[in-house]
Amino acid sequence: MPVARPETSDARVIAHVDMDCFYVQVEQRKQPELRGLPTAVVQYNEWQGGALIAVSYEARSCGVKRSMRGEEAKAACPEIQLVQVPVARGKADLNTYRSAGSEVVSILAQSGKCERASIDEVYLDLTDAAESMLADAPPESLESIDEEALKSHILGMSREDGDDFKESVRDWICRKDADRRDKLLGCGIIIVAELRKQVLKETEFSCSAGIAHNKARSYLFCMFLFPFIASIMLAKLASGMNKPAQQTVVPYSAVQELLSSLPIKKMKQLGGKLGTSLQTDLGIDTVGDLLQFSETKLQEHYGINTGTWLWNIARGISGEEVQGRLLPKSHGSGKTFPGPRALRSLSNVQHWLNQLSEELYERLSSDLEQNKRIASTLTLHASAFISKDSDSHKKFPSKSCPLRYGVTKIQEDAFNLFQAALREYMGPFGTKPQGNKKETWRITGLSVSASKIVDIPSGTSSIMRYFQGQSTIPSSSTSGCPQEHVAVTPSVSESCSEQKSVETRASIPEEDITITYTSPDLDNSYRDSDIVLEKFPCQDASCQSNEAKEFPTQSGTQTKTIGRKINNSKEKNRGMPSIVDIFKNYNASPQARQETQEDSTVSLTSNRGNLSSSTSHNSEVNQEVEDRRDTNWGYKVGEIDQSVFDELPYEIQREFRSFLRPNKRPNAGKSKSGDGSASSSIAHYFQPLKR
DNA sequence: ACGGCTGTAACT
DNA sequence: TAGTTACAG
Repeated sequence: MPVARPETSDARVIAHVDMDCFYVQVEQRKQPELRGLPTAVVQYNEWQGGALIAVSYEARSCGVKRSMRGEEAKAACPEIQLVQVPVARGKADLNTYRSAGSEVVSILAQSGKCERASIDEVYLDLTDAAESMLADAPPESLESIDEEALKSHILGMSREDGDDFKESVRDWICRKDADRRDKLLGCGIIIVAELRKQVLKETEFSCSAGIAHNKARSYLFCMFLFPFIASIMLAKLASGMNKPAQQTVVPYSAVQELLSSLPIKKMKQLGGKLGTSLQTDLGIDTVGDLLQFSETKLQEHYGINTGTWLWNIARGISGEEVQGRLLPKSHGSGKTFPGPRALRSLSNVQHWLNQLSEELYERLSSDLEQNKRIASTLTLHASAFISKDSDSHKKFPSKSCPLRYGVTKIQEDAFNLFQAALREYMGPFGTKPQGNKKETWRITGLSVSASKIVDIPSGTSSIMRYFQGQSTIPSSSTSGCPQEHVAVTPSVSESCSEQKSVETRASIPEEDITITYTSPDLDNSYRDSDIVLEKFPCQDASCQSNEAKEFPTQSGTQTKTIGRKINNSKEKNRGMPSIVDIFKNYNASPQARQETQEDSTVSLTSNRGNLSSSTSHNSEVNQEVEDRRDTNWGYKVGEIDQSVFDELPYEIQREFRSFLRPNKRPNAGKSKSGDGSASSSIAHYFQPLKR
């Protein structure tokens, strides 16, 4: 039954933390003598001094900009220090930055729901922490306010004299007659200042932050309605307003004005074509300009979903929440081969795919080791053109297949995927570069990525005991591979002159882990069967066979290898659960835990010191939040009938629509679809809370 | 024919 | 689902 949410749930406190010129800071920590000097991180030094990917603030003040070449930077700022990004396997290696980012996340994750937005950005939902603080130790009760907090920028607050400035910040934070939302924001200021200091102390990295809140607009049905002020966007906006090493707050009272004059392209998601279209097609230059357009009008131009979304963000409304996700959902390794460096032979492509696959596998291995997660899909992307003009700009298709753990497996599969895609790409041309025709392919970019990463049930499960390196199911020699004749035959390998390094990889032993399940009856549901993961050293010749095999399990009961085949369309659902299915089932049962703060219990390890930390203690707190939300829902949204909806006051109906965007309604082009598309139930308007 | 390398999400 | 496209840092 609908119950008004307690007041404490109305306003939330969201922070966006953004590391200052992060790669530069990482390099400066490694080489402290660079601190304070104009510095830039550059990759691929050979051509025009390489490309800048991060620029220190000292260098920026000399006019150095990202996406200058190294030589330009030298010209603009002769004393600039250029540091090269590490190179491994012939390509840029961002791992040091990744793990430096993890150091930061592991600190920030301790104070609330935390989302790793990118390698150097984090969102925090500090609502709980702010509420506790307000209840237990409100700012006005404190003897002194942190200096760092007093340096905050508060939008809408005049800051005239430098002297009185901190005083007025203090007053704002401690104001007794403040709105509850502002009080919470005041707590947020103090918490974020503290966090930033902690990050600095423990990692030596400085960062900037934006703090904003949201507010439930509907008090009536707020138990299932959360029309939020777009705090995530606002927090992000704010974090960029004062850099480096500063924090900015957006009180509710400042939102309107901030948005009204905000250039439309500064809004997240509007920095690209959509933003341009708003400008040129509708003459919209600021977010404020958007207000003049009706929802219907926007839907006519941009489709039902985007139109509604635009209408909402113009009013500061967004359903976005901080996701409790600390780990990436995919890993990828790629490289471009621009212009004259484009790859023109299969063996060269194979060489690079081998390099990329190695790196990918290395990262998959540490993900497995550190986070007990496995990826289940391997995808190959490439970009290409065809020499001698013709149809030069055709898209090179992406291809994916089940991911088999093991370097050589990934290398093999990646190469097979490539060849399958190449055939498709070339079509009538044929794939032979040696052919008489001059039309032949050139590869300008390659990447391999791993996705659909799922947790391995840890704890009581014995699975991890068997896990050391990799798992795989030998692929079928015939039907499985997209390019049968080429798939695993030694001749292809030998024909590649550049791939020697593959076999010299040392650190991770090449073994197979085969996932098997024991079941007396193969047609039974596998859910209840005993899942066993076994490893088979690859030295065993049987592993190198191309045929799916059966292995005995420890228990000796009948087992079946879970065979997965590349591009296998027909056999997929023939009683053979994929590893993903198994783990998904396993994970789903106790609690839907996939996107919850539970993720934070993984250890984030860094390459520097022992900063790996577990935040399980506070996952309970957050779990509580999740539970409250879930149980507050109280009933299945699908059970809400349209008639109930129709009886609501129009304003409320509108709020329903505006927040619960008519999601997943088929985007019938850009035409204004008839209306609710004959949805018989209000459920149509709901999206599950967590996607 | 240069911005390189990642990563997420929505759409179809 | 698999593949494409947009967006962002």
